[in-house]
Amino acid sequence: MIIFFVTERDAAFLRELREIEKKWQEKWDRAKAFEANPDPSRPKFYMTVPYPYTSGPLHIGHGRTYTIGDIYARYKRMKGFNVLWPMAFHITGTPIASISARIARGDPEAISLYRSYVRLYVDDEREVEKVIASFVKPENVANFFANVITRDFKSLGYSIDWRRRFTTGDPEYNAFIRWQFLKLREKGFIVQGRHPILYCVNDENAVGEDDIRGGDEFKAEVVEFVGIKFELRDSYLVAATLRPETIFGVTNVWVNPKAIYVKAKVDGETWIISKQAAEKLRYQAHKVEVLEEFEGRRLIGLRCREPARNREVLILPATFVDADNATGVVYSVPAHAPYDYVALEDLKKNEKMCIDYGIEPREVHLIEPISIIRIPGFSDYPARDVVEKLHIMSQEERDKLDEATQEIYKAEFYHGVMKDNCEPFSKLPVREAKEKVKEWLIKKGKATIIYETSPRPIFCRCGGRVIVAVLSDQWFINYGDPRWKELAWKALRKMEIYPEKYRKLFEDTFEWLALRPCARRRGLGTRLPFDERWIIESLSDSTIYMAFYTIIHHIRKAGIKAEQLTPEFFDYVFLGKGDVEEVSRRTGIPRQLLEIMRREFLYWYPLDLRHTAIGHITNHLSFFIFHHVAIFPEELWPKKITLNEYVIREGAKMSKSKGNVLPLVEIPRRYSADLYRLYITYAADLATVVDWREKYVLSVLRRLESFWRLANEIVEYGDVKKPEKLSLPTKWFLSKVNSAIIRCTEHLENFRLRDYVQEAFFNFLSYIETYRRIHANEEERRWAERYALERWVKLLLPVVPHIAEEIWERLGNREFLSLSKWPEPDQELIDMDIEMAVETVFRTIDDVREVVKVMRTKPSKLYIYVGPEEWKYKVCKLVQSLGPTARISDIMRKAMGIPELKKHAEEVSRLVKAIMEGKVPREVASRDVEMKAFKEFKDFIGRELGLEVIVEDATKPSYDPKGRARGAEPGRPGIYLE
RNA sequence: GCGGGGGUGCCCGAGCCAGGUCAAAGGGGCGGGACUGAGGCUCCCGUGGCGUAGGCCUGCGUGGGUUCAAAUCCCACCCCCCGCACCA
Repeated sequence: MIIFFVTERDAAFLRELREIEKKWQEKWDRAKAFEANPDPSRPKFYMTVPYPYTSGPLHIGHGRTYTIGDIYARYKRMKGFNVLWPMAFHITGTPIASISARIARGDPEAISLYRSYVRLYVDDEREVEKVIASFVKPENVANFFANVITRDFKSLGYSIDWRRRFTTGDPEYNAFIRWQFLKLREKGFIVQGRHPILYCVNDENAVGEDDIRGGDEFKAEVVEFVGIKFELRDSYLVAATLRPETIFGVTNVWVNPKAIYVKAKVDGETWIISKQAAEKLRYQAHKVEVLEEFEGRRLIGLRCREPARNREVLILPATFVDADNATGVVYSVPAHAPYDYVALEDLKKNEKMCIDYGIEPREVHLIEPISIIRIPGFSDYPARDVVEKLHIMSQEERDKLDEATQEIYKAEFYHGVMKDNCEPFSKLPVREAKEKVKEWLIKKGKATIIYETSPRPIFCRCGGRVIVAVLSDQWFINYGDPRWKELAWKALRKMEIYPEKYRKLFEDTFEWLALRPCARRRGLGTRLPFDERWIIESLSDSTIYMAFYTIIHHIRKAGIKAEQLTPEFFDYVFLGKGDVEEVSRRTGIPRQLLEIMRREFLYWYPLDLRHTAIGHITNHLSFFIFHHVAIFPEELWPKKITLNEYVIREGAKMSKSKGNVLPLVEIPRRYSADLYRLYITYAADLATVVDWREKYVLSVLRRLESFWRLANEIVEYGDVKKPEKLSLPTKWFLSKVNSAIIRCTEHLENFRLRDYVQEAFFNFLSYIETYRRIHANEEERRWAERYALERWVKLLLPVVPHIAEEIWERLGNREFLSLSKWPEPDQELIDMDIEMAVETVFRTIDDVREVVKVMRTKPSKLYIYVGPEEWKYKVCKLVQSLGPTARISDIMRKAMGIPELKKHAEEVSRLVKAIMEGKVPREVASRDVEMKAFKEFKDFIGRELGLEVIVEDATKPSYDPKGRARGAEPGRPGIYLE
């Protein structure tokens, strides 16, 4: 499955890399290098990345997020911060419980999938089977994957403090979550109410996506119908609709003559609905008692009374009516519903059928569609328009009818307006009328909400039918509480978000966030403290757990029992509430330890950074902010969120069904941790999807190999004495090295990791390669390269920590590079004049190439006229100093104020224009440096171009047959070829 | 549909917020050259079109507009991707 073609040399390098990686991981581990403890003498930096869910192996997409986190953690550490980066595991919710149940049940699909997962980590087949057998217990699934993911993270070189590891199923964590929910309830943010859910009648329980047969291929949804009550003698015939506003256009009611209907007592009223509907309604918080059963045909020909206008309408037969859908009764709006229109036409054409059912054909013919919605682009009868357009001949043409229904539904919903016959809803857009008519009918007692699944039918993996049930006592978190929202907004406004463009999504989420069910009746997790039947749902139990990391290692070390972790305990440690003596006495936890925990919490909090994938914005990250502001005082609110996009592979989304998921565990085995880290950061910036392409990965590997070779070569030099005098190329190189340090630091400070990697690795590599090309003096070069390498490995440590540590060690260092200081630039070695002069040399070489290309004859000599008169340089500096927005007129005015320039007014104006047009570079070196650069680079230029080079002073050329010296400008010397 | 993001050269991907130095960084691919016994390694050069001197023309989804100047700002349109709640 891995297609990674490498040469023997690449393979050897990869093997070497992997060995180096293992070596350093073990060293870091042994030295507990990344365990962080409070240290008031140092600034702290507390960051987290969400704990992974342990239902299976992670893939390279997850790895991207954690790698980015690690790069930043490592950078901050080198910048002198006391960095805490902990990790834990999430086991809450239904998926793990569900997979465990499936394995216990012997579901072959689940077993084979998990076998393949386990095989990623376990070689021995017998061992694999043992592990699978253990999976009948959900906690074994969770523990297995928590353990292997821990190993994965270590083998990618993540600098995590592992002492603080826990899972959300641990009793200590449960205690923490219960405390949190008590707090939320105290504040009035928890409410109870009715809520529809997907429900398996066999398991008698709620089902999630992974419990549904085929649930990964389609999206199961709850659809809300409005059941409208048509009076039929002493009962109501309840017709279900998705479009209650069309009640004004009803002409008749349809029932399926062959289906079984019942008369039933429902909440004290007598309803006529399909037999299946009566069954389902029992689950929707209705009291249902079936009185009698009968065939649908018994209803046909009867008349009932619609509730909007009190008109009498006929009950007619239709085969398209599905007794298993909602109530099994539908009302007919032939003007606007294609099914109704076609069914009515069918019946009009079939007098015999009418007679069979005891209906006067004349009466059917008298039924005319009633137009109630005006919509541009359609006639009064949109249903007829579409039916004719699609040439639908009968109600049996379901596909076409569905398409037609869709088309009209959309058009009317978004563009339709209620006509005058719909008082009091006339002139309302359909979109609004729909809701208002529904409310109106419900208020009159003539309608009720009925839920149905979509698609239908849906089955549970256990085989049972999945229907919609209504829970009447569902617990919700009320994010809509205005007091709460106000605080959350305040936190959001103060928070840094990078990339900033995602802020809008947070704002929109905050806008619509309202009631959210927060507990379920099944799955793993923490029981609601005030209603033990419920288990707190997984997104609701992972909002402020960053606080828990700050103390869990103390709890474990001191052997404190979960029972001791009472609400008073958390109140004291996290909120500073209560008397410590009292808390100590009641919990049995020593006072001193309580104080240590309180101090440690306050040392790390607030959270400085949360990094994760953008998918979390609309739920987890928003809840994270909400819960923080609900529980903690403002000074402990989180400060910054950073986000990254996903990873695809060879241009395609990774998915189980495609079988193209690249598990994270394969990375350190088949590639290399450093290679992965480098590629995943370099391939795209945070806001862009990364494409894992073998070919590109390979090219990055080759660059890494170049670095490795080069670095080892430099290591071999040993200590080199600093030369007395530095040549220009070396000065250029040292300037580049030091300005690169500044650029890397800036990029990292701004979280531009791709730019950082580009500069620290790729550009740096090319500086050194270029330096080698332009330089000749061996001793001096060696010294400069070693100087560079000592800084370079530091710049590289965050992204490729293993190889950087290795080189660092080979350079003779004993301490961990990971714990060393980020390099400071040697400001005095930065010389922009020299950088620009060398830039000019390279640009000139390019120019010469271009000229040679268009020449007919092959030249052998190149004359370069460098350094026009001094005043021209003054003009360039002037333009540069005025900035990129300056206008020509302003520049000229300024220039004319300088006597030396005023003398050359006309030429100055020409030069300024040339600069503005980009023909002369804006940023140039001084005349002196430029001159020196060309003299010193003369041989290099000659070698590059294969020409004899003569460098002349542009102000006094000794040979200039074409007068090119006069055309020389700063940063753009004149050239002449012959 | 609603909400969000995006369309850049053969491909990937920077630039766009803060308009000019952008024919547009960096990779990849392709072509040429060097090295080599050989190379699938490494290095150099080229890669929109035209051009006997560093230039000109076209060009950053499409069509308009603002500006001395637009890949970058504004408007309209077309296309693609993501989220829409009990799945973590």
